[in-house]
Amino acid sequence: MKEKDIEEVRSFNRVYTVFMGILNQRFLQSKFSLVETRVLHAALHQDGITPSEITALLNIDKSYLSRIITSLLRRKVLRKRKSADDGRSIHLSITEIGRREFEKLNEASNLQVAGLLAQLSESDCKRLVKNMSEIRSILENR
Amino acid sequence: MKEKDIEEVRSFNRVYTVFMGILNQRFLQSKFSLVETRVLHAALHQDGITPSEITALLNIDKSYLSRIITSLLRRKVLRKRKSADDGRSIHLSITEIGRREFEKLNEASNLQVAGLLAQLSESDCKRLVKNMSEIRSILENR
DNA sequence: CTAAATAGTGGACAAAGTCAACTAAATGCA
DNA sequence: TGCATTTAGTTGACTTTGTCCACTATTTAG
Repeated sequence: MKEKDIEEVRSFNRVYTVFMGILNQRFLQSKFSLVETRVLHAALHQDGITPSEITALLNIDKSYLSRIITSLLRRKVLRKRKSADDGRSIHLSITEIGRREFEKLNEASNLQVAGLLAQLSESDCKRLVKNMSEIRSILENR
Repeated sequence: MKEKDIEEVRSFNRVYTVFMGILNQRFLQSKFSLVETRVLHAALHQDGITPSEITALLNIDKSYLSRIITSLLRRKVLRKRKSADDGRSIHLSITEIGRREFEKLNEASNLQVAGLLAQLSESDCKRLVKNMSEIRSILENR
């Protein structure tokens, strides 16, 4: 039983990563890489988030994240301030420019997903979304 | 309605890519990258597959694939022969070494997925897998 | 007060991925 | 048939991503 489950998860991964174009990162040709958009998303939705919180959230290497943040700061989409309660740390916020860029990104990403969903019938689309939302709730409440 | 659907798909992506560790490619420290494993998988399950079939299957750049194939040939996990019916093309097969490597990879990957599933209750796991299998069938029969 | 742990940075690479140009073979069609 | 187009795959020349490790500055624990 467990064997079958594992097989199914892996088959799902194979199909899903191709469907979503995760294998070729440039599919959505944006100014931002996938990980960069996740960092922006985090800063937008958790204003003042610290790099170490982001590494925990996204499960990526801290030096890699440090470079990403440097680049996002240089591009003026993120802003940092030093932490009052921990002198080693910083707090990140999205800037007005970042907000606008993120909005553009959102629209492009919405279009891309809309294109994928357009390949499905109305009822399949409904089922797809229902299943995704169940999976997400399972994973979020684990 | 459609807006909501798109939002859900994108939320799902965020949660799922983190859960599966897709953001940090080295999570499973294997000799093979994610894309390389997909190429091996393709050669194993569709013996004699051509590079152009693989680019269509995985939706990746042909020059990138060409380098990947060169590397897999060098590492003796793939074998090629020239096509009889199209002189420009080649057919790929997995070698005995490749088969063994793939088997190891499989076990490592199974362990990783087992570790993820172990975080869930029995019933959540069942539901997760059920939902994935539905999604997969929707995507495969589109 | 000192040792150990933690937050973030930076050097030095290695690996991944992209883009355009190129060769050779196959195909289309006048 | 014969020449223009397409198509399959390769290669050069990069750019971008991602990793490992050492290092500084704080903070925390004992």
